[in-house]
Amino acid sequence: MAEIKLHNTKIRGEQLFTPIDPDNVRIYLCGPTVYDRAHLGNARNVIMFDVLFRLLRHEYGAGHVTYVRNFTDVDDKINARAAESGRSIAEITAETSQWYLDDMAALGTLEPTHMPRATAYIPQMVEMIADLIARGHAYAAEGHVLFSVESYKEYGALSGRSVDDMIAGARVEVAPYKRNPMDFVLWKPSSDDLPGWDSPWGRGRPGWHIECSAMSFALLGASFDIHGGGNDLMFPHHENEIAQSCCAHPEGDFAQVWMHNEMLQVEGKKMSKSLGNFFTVRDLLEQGVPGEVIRFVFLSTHYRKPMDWTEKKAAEAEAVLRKWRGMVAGVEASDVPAAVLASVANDLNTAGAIAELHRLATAGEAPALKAGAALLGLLGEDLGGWDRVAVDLSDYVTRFNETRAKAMENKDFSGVDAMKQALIAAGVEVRMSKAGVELVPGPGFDAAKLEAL
RNA sequence: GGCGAGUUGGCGGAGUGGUGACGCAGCGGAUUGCAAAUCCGUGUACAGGAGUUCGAUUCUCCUACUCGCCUCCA
Repeated sequence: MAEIKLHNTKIRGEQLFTPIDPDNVRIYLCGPTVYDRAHLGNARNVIMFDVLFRLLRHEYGAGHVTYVRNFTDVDDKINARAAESGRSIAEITAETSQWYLDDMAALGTLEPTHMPRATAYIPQMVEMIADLIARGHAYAAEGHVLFSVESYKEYGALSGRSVDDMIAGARVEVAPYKRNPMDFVLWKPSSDDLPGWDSPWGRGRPGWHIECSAMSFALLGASFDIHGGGNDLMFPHHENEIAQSCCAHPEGDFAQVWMHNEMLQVEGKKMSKSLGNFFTVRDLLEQGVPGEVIRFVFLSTHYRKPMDWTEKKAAEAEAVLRKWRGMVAGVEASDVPAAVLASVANDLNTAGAIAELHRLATAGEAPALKAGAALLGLLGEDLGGWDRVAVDLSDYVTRFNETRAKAMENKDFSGVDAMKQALIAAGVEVRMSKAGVELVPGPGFDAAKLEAL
């Protein structure tokens, strides 16, 4: 059994991971709000959690880990998208959810055990909100229900802020019905043209944070092991989740470990919708960047460090994966090598694990390479195929061999060189040896350019 | 202003209180008709300052810079 160490935002440091129940290790990842394609940054924590999921399954058994990732399918961004496109909300969320699943599958991520949709948990949210009011942690005002941050003395602990400090530098709009400017919405009224559900406070819809509290409680209980997301969710989203969950269920203590990944950057800037400098996972896939390459690039940087997406990294990753795939083809995986496991168990040090894979590759230990890569979700069947171009070059091999044989006799290699140049120009790797010629379609293979031969 | 993360060689990127990974690129060699691929070998780094220590890139403090959060955002 490997010793798993994880960085816990709650204590600002690493700690040994000890599950509440080794027979049922429970983890929760904040999933997407489904109104558009997932951008590349969205993939980072999904891949991070996928590695975590694989590690925990390896250690505790595949049947002993429960992974929940929600779909937030009620949100004002979705409403806005529906209004501007004239399409129905249901249509948008269904389509976007499927896109998300397709894109994440293309990156080799395993599906979570549960993928609850917020709209299927409205009664649980209403119940939790009513409970919070009953316990004096929330109040109804003008059709809204607000969480009273003053009622929870730990508010701000995760992100290291105090309510007073936040008010001092506040940029939040202060609604007149708020008792404290930092109070946040649990429930808000819906006009007739907006989605809404009946509730004790009138027809309305949930605020942003309550869905995660309600769904994690329903599926994982009042206490569970690990909760995660991007570090931009630390405040306010996770802070508010903690407040809601801990106040509604004081018998539990919500997530034991909080894991937050750093942001992905593009040209030194965070990729974000408001900056408009984002591109989607699908964009890259359509440009021909294999999902496995995207995954490899992500895993090359530790999750708690900023990572820049660059084409150069993608090209390097592709070259490495081609080489490794060539090595492990037809090879039976061994047990996961201890050094790889130790790296991954060390706060998901995937970059360190990849370094170990390089060592194994150099040493020619293909079975271990395959097993270690599998722990990272690499070199598997699911992500394969992209490195092999389905093209029959045997005619060219024959012609090349004939031309070369003549050249060997008369010492005039001009014909061979011309042919070689043409093949290289078409993206074919030409390997000549005494035994003969091998032609391998490479990254830039272009069948059209072969026509000229 | 408050809170947090980062700063390692040409590039990417781990790790460690004491002989400075690894990958890519570069250079030299083997191989080749020439190449490619492969193999062997090889150079350069720990933002700055102070402190703790026999010794710090690694621990502590300060400074600088970069990035993020504090508003929808992973």
